[in-house]
Amino acid sequence: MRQSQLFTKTRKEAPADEVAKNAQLLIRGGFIHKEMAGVYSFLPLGLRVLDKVEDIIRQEMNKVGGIEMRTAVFQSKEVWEKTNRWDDAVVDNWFKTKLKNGGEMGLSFTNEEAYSNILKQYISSYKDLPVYPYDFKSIFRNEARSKSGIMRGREFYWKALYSFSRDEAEHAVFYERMKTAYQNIFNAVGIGHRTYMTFASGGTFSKFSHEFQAITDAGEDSIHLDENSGIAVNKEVYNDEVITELGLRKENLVEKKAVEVGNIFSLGTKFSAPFDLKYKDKDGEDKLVIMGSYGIGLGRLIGTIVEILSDEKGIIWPASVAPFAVHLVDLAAGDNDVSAYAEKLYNELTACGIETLWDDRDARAGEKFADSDLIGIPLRVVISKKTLLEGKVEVKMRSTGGTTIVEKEKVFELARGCDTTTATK
RNA sequence: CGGGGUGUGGUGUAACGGCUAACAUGCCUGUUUUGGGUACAGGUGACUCCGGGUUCGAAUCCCGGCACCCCGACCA
Repeated sequence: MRQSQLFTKTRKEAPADEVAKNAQLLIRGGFIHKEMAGVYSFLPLGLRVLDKVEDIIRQEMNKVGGIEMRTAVFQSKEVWEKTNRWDDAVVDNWFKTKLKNGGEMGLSFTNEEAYSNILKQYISSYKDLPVYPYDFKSIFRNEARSKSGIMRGREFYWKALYSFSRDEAEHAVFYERMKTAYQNIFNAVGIGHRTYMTFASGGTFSKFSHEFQAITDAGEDSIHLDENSGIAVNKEVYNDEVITELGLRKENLVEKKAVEVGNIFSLGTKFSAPFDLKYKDKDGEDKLVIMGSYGIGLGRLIGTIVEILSDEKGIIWPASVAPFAVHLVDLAAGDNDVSAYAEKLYNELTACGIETLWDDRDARAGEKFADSDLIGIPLRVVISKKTLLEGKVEVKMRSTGGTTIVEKEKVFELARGCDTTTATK
């Protein structure tokens, strides 16, 4: 798209009320707008990133047999009473509201109840299992304190998948596949090299759950990491017994700050029991469904990418989630030949399916370069009087910095090259 | 929810209880410049978060509220 049509503008300074780097850069670049504490709107550039991340997750979920749907934002008091989680003494950070007729409802808090309730209508035989529904949706939590920019909000957008399996063995197989799927996702969005599967507290039905922790000082969690094996233990379950059980050696573990960008959880019959979610097995016997939950907060993930992949000039988006593949910067300054050339290249790139942001604004070179660095599109292509004279174009990778003069055709090659993920473990 | 802090043009900041609330940036005009936020000139833009109080006089002091940030607690 033409940058002149983008209503957002970059800012030199971050608002005083944002301390977190992720929010500072995302606001300065015009990706997000703060509505109130813990609540952010996604602006055009931000939505493009969000959509990219969503699509990466969707592909991985579909690969393991996930089936996408969309549960309602309003949640039923009656359904939640089955697990006793409507009670304010049990869950104290609900957003609840009243109906005109006096009834109560809640705003999406989490989805175990909704899925259990829905699937109960459709699961009756072992032939109906396993099944792996998921959705992307906004979640609302009345957190006592939101913090860290978009890392911990009161409204956030997530992906949640729930697995419904016949027995523990079947569940275990799927659970392992999800571990791989999650690592694929974090590799694909460019933080795989910093993200470690971490043993965390498991709840009623399993000793451990698994978190995916991305190492960054902006993190809220502390983990003990064995860098050789790539295995980590959350501080909350860290003790001698656990270390031994996991085959780790205390002297190899280093404590790191990290952000939980995803987690997977074995639920056993915790939800199927209260919902009486059963199926008939081959012998005609009733059995409770074995469940698991698998979540990723997309805003938090984007915030983590920004925390990890940025420098003093701005964001350095991995190509896989960048709002555009190419930032076409023309330094026409009123020179019609230059702008005509830029427009032609813009049209060619667009026709090739290469997403291009064309900075066609009448602004000075310095301002355009500063904006380009801040917004962080992977490949910058500069068209100017100088490059026109040479019959070539100038390119710069945001991640590496140096500029080179290349033939125009090379841009298409480089932009395609951007499609492969560079940062993997 | 406990503790601490901060609210001033769109944004970032300044202003002893005392002149018409200042500076930078942004935005608009003009000239200039044209490869790293160009320079100059002119202009625009603020019930100083809200409500009350003290005072001859309040952005400034006091009380109440609200909002935001940080630490902690919490975090399926």
